[in-house]
Amino acid sequence: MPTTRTKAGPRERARAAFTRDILDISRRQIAESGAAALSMRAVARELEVASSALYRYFPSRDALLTALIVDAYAALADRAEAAQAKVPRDDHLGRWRAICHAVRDWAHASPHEYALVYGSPVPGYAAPEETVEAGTRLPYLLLRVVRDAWAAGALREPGGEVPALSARMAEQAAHLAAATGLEELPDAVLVRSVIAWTQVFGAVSLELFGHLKGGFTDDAPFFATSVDLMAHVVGLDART
Amino acid sequence: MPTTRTKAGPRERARAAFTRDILDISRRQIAESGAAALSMRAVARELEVASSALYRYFPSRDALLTALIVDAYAALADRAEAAQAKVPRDDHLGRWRAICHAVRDWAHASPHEYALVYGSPVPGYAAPEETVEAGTRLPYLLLRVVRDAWAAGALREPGGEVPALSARMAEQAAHLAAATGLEELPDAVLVRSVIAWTQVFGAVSLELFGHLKGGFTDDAPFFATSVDLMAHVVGLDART
DNA sequence: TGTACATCAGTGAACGCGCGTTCACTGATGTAC
DNA sequence: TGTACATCAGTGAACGCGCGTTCACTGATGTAC
Repeated sequence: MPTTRTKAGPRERARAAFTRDILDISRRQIAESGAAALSMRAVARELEVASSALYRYFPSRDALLTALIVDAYAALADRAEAAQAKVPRDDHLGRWRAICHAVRDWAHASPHEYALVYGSPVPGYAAPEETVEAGTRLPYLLLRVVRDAWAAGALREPGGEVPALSARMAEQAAHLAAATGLEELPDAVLVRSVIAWTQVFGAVSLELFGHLKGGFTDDAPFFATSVDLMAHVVGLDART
Repeated sequence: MPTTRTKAGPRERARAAFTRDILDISRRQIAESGAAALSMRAVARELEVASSALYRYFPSRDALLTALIVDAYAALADRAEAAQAKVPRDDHLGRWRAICHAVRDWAHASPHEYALVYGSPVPGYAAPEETVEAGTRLPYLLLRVVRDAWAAGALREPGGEVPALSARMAEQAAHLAAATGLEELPDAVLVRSVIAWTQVFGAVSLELFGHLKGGFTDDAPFFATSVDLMAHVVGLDART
């Protein structure tokens, strides 16, 4: 007598399957020609469906883009988490490395998806809050490694030589620490962790978008070197 | 009797002026709607000219884009050079800072032009060699500061704690040093300078493309902190 | 269990738009004798 | 200095294309009694 809401009926299953198909084909098209070229009509064509049919699933192209962006963030974070999970929890440097290299690997595997989220915004598309939230998972992964290392006493203390934080910077760092539940971390460590995060994405973006061409002949060792250097700057290389 | 090639005739002057107009309006349109939306027809419309007229000046949209990219690189490098010139030559940290902040300032002043050169590639556009070359001026500015500091003995020696370069990395660093005429620089310093360069662009790109939103409430002090930290990592804060 | 009705999925034609590029052309500006 | 010719700038119409989104519609799938 109660309507079976628990087990999805065939209609709901069909709907879910078609939604997945749309996303898969969109991803494939983005992988081929980039996000700006994504078009409802092209997706419909490949699905052998009238273009108007897509509007039963996504109310507009922007909505489709949003779903793709959120998915891309999730895929990246999943990958980084999986890579990290292969390393012992107390090997903090190892976890840091695993996450950073996962970012680069994923970017190489899906360059257009990387560009979709970390490149210049798609013209005419206004990112809703939703996507901003989805993007926070990855930096939090990195911050958690640093937090764990700090909690385990495995982090070098902020060195005395390093320039001290300005008052304004320290104040903002305290804010961020409170907002993320990382109050125990020294401000300087938190700030340096975020700086390291920006370096990772700078290296990956510059490489992917062709700005490292004139530099080293192979970008992999350079990236590895930069990851280790930034880990050192954060204080992560003090072995347990 | 010799044709006046030195002084440009009125026709050549008109041609140069119109070319400049096309570029200016293109830049304005890019500033408003981004590079992907740049269209020959829209530019022609604003110039009150038949769209076919533009083809006397640029053989294709791609050619126009290339010119804009080269100009953007030049504008950025000019600005960085000018900023650097205001600082005494032997104030190496000051020069480093001036260049880095010039990058961020320019990016904020012309976000779409920044995206044009450092964001994801414009769909359907294949960057010719020309543009790659134009992009090298800025990193060389930074490397020259480090070289000068080193030559003046004002650079901290690579610290002992810092992870040593892998063999593969050292080899490639030597290559790059030779190619850029910076053989005197220690490999480790060169590599760390390039890493610092990637950090600058990572910070600017993430900020500009909205990925720092959840972090600090004001991005300026954070950027300043990161510039100083990376300068320290390179060894630039040993006062003269 | 069977029937009447409501919901939903997908269709196909249409609206209105903008794009890059080509081409034969008309005048105006420069050049050579 | 004046004339004949070549070069160049800009026109406007056209080709062929793709796009996002709407809307009235036909069937099929589900729901309530």
